[in-house]
Amino acid sequence: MIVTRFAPSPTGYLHIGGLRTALFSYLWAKKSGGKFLLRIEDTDRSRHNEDAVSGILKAFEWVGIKSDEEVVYQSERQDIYNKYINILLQNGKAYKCYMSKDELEQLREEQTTRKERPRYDGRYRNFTGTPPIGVEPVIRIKTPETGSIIVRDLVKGDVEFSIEDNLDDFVIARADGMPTYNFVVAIDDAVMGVTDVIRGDDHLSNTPKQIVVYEALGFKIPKFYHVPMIHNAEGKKLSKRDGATDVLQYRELGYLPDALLNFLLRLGWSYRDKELFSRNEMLELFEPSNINKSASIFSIEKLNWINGEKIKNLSQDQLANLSGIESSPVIDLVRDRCSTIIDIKIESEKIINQPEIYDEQSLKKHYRDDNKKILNIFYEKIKNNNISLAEAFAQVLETEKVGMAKLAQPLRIALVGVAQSPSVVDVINILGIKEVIYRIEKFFERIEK
RNA sequence: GGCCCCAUCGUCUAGCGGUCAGGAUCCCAGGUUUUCAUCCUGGUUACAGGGGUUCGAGUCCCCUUGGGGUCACCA
Repeated sequence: MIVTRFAPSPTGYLHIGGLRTALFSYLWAKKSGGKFLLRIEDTDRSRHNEDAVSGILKAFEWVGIKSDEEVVYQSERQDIYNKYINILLQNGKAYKCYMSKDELEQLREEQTTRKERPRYDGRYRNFTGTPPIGVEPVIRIKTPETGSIIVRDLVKGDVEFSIEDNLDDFVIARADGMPTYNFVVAIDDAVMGVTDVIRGDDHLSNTPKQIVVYEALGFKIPKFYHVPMIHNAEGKKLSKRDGATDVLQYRELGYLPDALLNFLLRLGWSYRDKELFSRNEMLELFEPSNINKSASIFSIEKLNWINGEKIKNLSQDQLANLSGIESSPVIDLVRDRCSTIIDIKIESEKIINQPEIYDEQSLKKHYRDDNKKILNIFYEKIKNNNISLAEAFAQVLETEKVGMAKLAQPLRIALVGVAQSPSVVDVINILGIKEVIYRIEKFFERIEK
């Protein structure tokens, strides 16, 4: 059984890039009946931020991804970490290091001036004397001294890290006893039974350290998939400056979870020429072997298109619900020209509500003397005669010998305030003759002032 | 700077030695629609550069260049 996990650190909201790795992890586990787990990485107590945690969970709820087990909090697992630290201490695979922070810093400086790579020199690795007084030791793990560690990554291929160039006896527990990141990640993944680790490739260079921990404890090494980053238009890491990176912002902007997920799925992954995926198709077709090796740039254009496509699949009631307006045929009239839920709302309300103001540009272009005259003839016709709107429309065009635009455009402005809306015939039919008369009267009234 | 990763249209990508280098998006043009952000049709645009290997290279190897990531008692 495949077990995957997503392990955010609760420093803020759920990031769009995080959602993508979570999605990959989720799909990969669920497609084969496995488990997807959620773990909050808060070993650093100052990072334990309740608001951030609930924000992250809320985001997952919105997109419909949920953990198959209770959410794991690292801050509650101190006992587990201690247990493994003690095991390592007892079997001599880890040791107490009494080097002070100052000493360490000094060592690093010296190494740097010698143009060496700053690394711990292993001075307490085989220490048997009496420890210095007044120094709370950290716990360091014994890393192999020579050779290299190969990360068998299923996205990038085998990546070799020479110990000489990359590793030292790194700290697994701080002086205050709190374990460090690379240690707890390995412990948790092993203890939680995670078989496949899918994460951002910014973690690739951490992986050898985690492998050191796995091997020291005799844990089975999981499969690793390091997925490339998502960049902004400048090719840099996505940051707040780049607009919406918080998953929940996309809800405010009128995007559907299905669209966001579909978009993210196709960023760094592909299935031949297929662009649109239903939830079931995602599950069926996702394979990590199709994950790309190179970073991709986040660009909103395709998301807009996908969102528009997904909107086409929703019912009138669903759209009404999402956009917070009353369900009515207006929605169906308007939906094809909308790419977000916000558009649905705006376009619908344009028709539902009587216009308060009339768009300058539209007036300038479509409300000249002859238009005025034509609109007025139309108005008189429907006001005094017992005639259908469609008939009145046709008659005016016929008797005045004008193209439809001459009547339709000013009429549209009178009805919805601008020269852009669905077919004016559809609009008048939906509004009904009384409302049409009323809106034209209002229009004349206001415009002549 | 050391180490590591990456490199096909503007963007997302297909391609796994022999293709007119395909699709999507964006953009542009034409058509339909009285308007239009819809719809239909068509179009422009790419293998970073240089060496190899091979009968043949976007595909394999090397170098250069460019970009990114990472180097903590942060995660």
